[in-house]
Amino acid sequence: MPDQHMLLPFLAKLESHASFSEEERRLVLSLPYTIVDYPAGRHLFREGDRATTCSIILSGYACRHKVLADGSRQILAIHVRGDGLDLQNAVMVLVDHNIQALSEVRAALVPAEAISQLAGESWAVARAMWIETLIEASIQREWTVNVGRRDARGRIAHLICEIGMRNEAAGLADRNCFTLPVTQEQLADATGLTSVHVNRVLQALGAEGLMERDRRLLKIKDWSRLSEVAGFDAGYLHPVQSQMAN
Amino acid sequence: MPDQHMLLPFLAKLESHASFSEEERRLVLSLPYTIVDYPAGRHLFREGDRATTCSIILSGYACRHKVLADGSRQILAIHVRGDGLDLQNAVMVLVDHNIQALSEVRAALVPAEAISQLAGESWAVARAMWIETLIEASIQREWTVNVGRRDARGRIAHLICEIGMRNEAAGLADRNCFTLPVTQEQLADATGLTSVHVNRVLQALGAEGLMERDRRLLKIKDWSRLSEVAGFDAGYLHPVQSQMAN
DNA sequence: CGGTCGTTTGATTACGATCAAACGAAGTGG
DNA sequence: CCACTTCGTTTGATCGTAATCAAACGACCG
Repeated sequence: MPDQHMLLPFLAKLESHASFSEEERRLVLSLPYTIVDYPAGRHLFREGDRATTCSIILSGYACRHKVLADGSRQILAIHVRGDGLDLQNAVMVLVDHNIQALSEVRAALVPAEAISQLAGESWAVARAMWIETLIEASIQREWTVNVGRRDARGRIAHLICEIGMRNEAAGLADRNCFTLPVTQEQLADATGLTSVHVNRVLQALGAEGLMERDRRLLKIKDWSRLSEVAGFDAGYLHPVQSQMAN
Repeated sequence: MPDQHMLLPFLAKLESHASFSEEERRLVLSLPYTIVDYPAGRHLFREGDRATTCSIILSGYACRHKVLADGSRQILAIHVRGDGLDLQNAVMVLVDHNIQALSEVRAALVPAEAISQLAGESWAVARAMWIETLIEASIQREWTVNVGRRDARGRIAHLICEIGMRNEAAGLADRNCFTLPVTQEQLADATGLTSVHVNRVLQALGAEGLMERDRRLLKIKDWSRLSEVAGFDAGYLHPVQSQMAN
C-alpha cells in the first residue's frame, strides 16, 4: 500500500466539508508526514509548547486537557481516528493546553508549515480545515453545557452517546458497542466529577439496563433511553455535510 | 464620518492576527453592511436558523447560549464591542445555539456571502478570520474548565477577570472598573450556578474587599487577589499578536 | 508472589440547589 | 403624583447531590 493512503481518512473528512478538484486531492495526499507511535499516557503536546506540526490520528484515542493550580484536571475533548488534531497549529503556534494519548496512538505528523502553505494555495482546502476547527468548537460548546448544566447521570450518558456516535461516524464500530479504553478517573476528568461518583453512576446506568461496561468494552443496551437521560441531540456534531454554504 | 469607519475596530482586530496589504485593508472596509439595533433580550440568531449574515458588534454586550429540555440555560460566551460574531456563518450556515443581546446592542450585519468571497480572494484575511474563531475556541475551552473544575467563588471571579480583560483589550474601559449590564441570573447561567448562589458569592467577594458591584458598575478592588481565587491566567485570550506562525 | 493500578464499597461531609418570601428600584397607567 | 406591576436582588431555612475520606478488592504484570 503506498504511503499516501495513510492520509485518506483525513482527505475524506476534509472533502465532506467542501468539494475538491483532482489537483487539490493530490496536494492533500502529497503532504509530507512522519508516522509516530505514542504509548498510552504519553503527551503529544504540552501547554506552552510552540507546536510546529499537526497530528492526524491514525488509530487510538487522545484527549486535550488542562491542569489547574490545585492539581485537578479537566479533559476538554476526546479525539478518535481520522481526527486532525491541531490543524490550528498551521496558523496559531502557541498551544494553551495539553494533548495526551489515552490509549496507544499512532499518528501522522505533518509540518504546520506545509499545512499552512497548502491552505494558502487552495481556498477549498483552507475552508475545509476551517470548518473542521469550527465543528470542534461546536463540540466544545456542548461540553461546556454538559459540565455546566447536566447532573452526573446526564453528563456521563451524554459523553457515552457522543463517543458512540463519533466512533460510528469514523467507521470504527457500531454506536451501541465499542471499546472505550479510558479509566473511570479519566471519565471523571471529562465530566467534572470524581472517579468515585463516576463509578456509582456507571453502576446505576447498568442496573437500569441502559448500558453495560465490561473491562474496556462498552455496550449500550437502550440507546433511546440513554440518549433521553443525556438530553443528547447529535446536531452539534454536524455529522452530515448538508449544512454548508456555497 | 464616512461609513467605512464603522468597520475599523473589526479591521484592527483582524490585522492583529495577520499583516494586510493596502488592498486587503480596502477590501475589508468596503464590505457591505447594514446597521441594526437590538433591544436588550432580543435574539440575533436562534438555534436551527440558517444564518446568512455575520454580525460585528459595534456597542453593547451579547451572549451565546443553549437551552436544555428542562428549561435550564447555559451561556457559552459573552461578546463585547469589536467582536465579529459568527464569522463562521461565512462557511457553515446552520447555527446550533442562540445569540442574544444582553444589553442594547448595535451591530453591523455583513452578508455571509461577502465575507466568504473575500476570504476566498485573500488568504491573509481568511487566515485572520480563522485565527479569530480559534481564539473563540480557546476561550470556550477555558469556560469548560471554569464550570467543570472550579468552585462557585472561582467561577465568578474568573468570569469577572475575563470580562475585565476583554473590556480593556477592546479599549472600552479599565480592567478594574467597567459596566457589567447583566443580571445575577445571567451570571448564574454563564457559570452553571443558581442566581441565589451567585448573589451570595458576589456578597462574599465584596465583603473580602476583592470587588464591588453597585448597580451595573463593577469595580475590582484587588485584581491580584481576585485573579488568584479565579486561577486566572490571561494566556487563553491570546491577547497579543506574538504567537503567530509565518 | 508481591506490587501497582483501577475499581468498588461504605461512612460522612459540604457545597450549592431548592423553596419561599420580602425587599427595592424602575416603569406604567390612572 | 401615586398606586400597581414587574423585574432583579436579598435573606432565610432546608434539602440533596456529589465530594471527600478511607479501606478493601480485583486484575494485570514483572
